[in-house]
Amino acid sequence: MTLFARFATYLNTVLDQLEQTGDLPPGLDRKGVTVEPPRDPAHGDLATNAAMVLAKPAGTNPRALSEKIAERLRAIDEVADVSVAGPGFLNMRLTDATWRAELAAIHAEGADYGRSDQGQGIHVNVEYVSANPTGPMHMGHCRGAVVGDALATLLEYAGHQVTREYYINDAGGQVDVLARSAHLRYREALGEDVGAIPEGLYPGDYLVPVGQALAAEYGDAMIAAPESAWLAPFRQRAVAAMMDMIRADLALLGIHHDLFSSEAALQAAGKPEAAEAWLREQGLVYDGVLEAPKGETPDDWEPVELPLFRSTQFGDDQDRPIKKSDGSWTYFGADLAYHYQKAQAADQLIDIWGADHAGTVKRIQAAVAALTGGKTRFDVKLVQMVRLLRDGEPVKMSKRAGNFVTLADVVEEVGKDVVRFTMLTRKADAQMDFDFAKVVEASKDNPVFYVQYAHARIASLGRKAQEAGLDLPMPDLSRLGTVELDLVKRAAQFPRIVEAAAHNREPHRIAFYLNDLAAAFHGWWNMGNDQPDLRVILPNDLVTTSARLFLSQGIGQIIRNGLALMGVEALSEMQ
RNA sequence: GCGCCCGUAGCUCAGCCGGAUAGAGCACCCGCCUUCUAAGCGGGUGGUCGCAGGUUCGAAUCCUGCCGGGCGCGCCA
Repeated sequence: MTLFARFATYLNTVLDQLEQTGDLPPGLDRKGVTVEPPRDPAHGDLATNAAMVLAKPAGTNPRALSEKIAERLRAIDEVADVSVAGPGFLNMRLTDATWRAELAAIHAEGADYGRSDQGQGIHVNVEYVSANPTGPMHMGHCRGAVVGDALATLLEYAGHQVTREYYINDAGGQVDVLARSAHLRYREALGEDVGAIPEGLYPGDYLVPVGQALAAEYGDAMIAAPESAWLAPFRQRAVAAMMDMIRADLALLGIHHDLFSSEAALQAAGKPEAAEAWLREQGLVYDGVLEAPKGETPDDWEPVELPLFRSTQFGDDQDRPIKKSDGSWTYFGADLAYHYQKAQAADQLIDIWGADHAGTVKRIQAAVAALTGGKTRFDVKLVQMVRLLRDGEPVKMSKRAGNFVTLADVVEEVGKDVVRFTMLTRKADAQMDFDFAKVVEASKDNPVFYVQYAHARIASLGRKAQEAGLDLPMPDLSRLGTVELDLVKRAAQFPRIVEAAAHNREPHRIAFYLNDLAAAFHGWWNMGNDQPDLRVILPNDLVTTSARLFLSQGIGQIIRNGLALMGVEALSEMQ
């Protein structure tokens, strides 16, 4: 149990006692009652709004009630002082012993300090990346990949059971284009001069080896054969090759999915038909004609009767077709069945999408609400685009010209950990710049560096102590003064940050917290510049040295735990 | 025309389930540091939280309406 949960329990006990003595009427709703650190540390270590929330329903005034609560809180061993402030806040200051014990807990729990059971084993499916299997991963995919992966790790740490899933869009028109592009490379591999890659096909030379493999497998049998003979097998093989490439790219970022689901397999299994039949029974799919699109009406627009999903009933502004006029499934039609499949295997769903898909959020949420009777929580997290900057200038990318910046290139240039950390230094729905120079800059402006540097400093302290051959006694934490305990208090926030980040599905909060913690540590360290007696290693005072090393290592532990959630390795030294 | 996201200091951004004088970094100003624990340190100036209502004991946070910016809006994926 975290320190904060413990005090929430204490407060509940106090409120129970006040009910027994008749100071509070029984059965008051305590939902709005919180126990948390006040924003301003000068107000104390913990504050509760209990008196303000409960005074009105209890028919008393906040000040009177707060005095009664304060009296009983003061009786708690771990509480040093309670004061009533402002409109009725109860501010608690905890004893130094409580904070020293918390530092000991950080050491005792190690990598598990911060782990939470708030998820109660709920099974969450996080679907992320799901890039089309038509080429290597490029930087456009990167942020969603990192955010999704970090979120999955975070949810696990916060007590959820997590499935990391990748949806392979291997049934649409773009994989046919891929197959045709592969066929061209196949002919090329057999010696034909294919010239420039025609418009409309994928030009990237990553398809060259695919063509070679196809040549090895089929010989020249498919050169003159009609498309109908080779399209399906070529598509299947090309997609498999692309997925191998994508998996390898993801591995460079340390990302590994538990489950790869194929849209083609889903369709082959008849899942969309099953979903359609069920929805028709519910009156949620009907045959109808769409209105012409608003704004610019395309020249080739003509009204056609299609099976439509009644997404307007769930807040969408238009009903959406699930099949095309040629009878094949729309992306949405298949996606709807896919989400139904996911919802059957998990309690909650999360999709990580690029912001360019924002327009389709409502319809899929409507579909999931319809298919699960509104029982399955389903969040779509939109991840904004990243602008790449080199020398202060935006890097131009053109998919058509095939000169997009690949994820592999960027990872090679700046490293996995820099990419991952940087992607988490903004909340997901805010645009971000990725400046090749700035992300590797060794300065305090760069959180990637600043946090790692704090960890490296801590590691170097351990090495220094060892090199000096100091015979250190068991740490006596009473040697830690106010300044040091402030650092402990900050470190002790970690479990709260984890729970808040998981609850809000916002992994970036971990990055911001670590930057704050690192700043506090650097500040403490720097005090040793002016006042040598505040340094960690004091050869003439091994008792204090031992206590301060213990503190430093506790901070190091928190940094490691936080970085682990982000999928970033902690460095022991800066090179 | 409609939908989604965003609007917090000059700039880039935090702000936890509504909480007490709204925070950080950069920039700017003033000191310090010239060797110690390299990749500096301390302090300061700076904000009608886009605007207007509403809910509440209490709003940057929730609701409504405007204004401004970005993205999206066929049976594409």
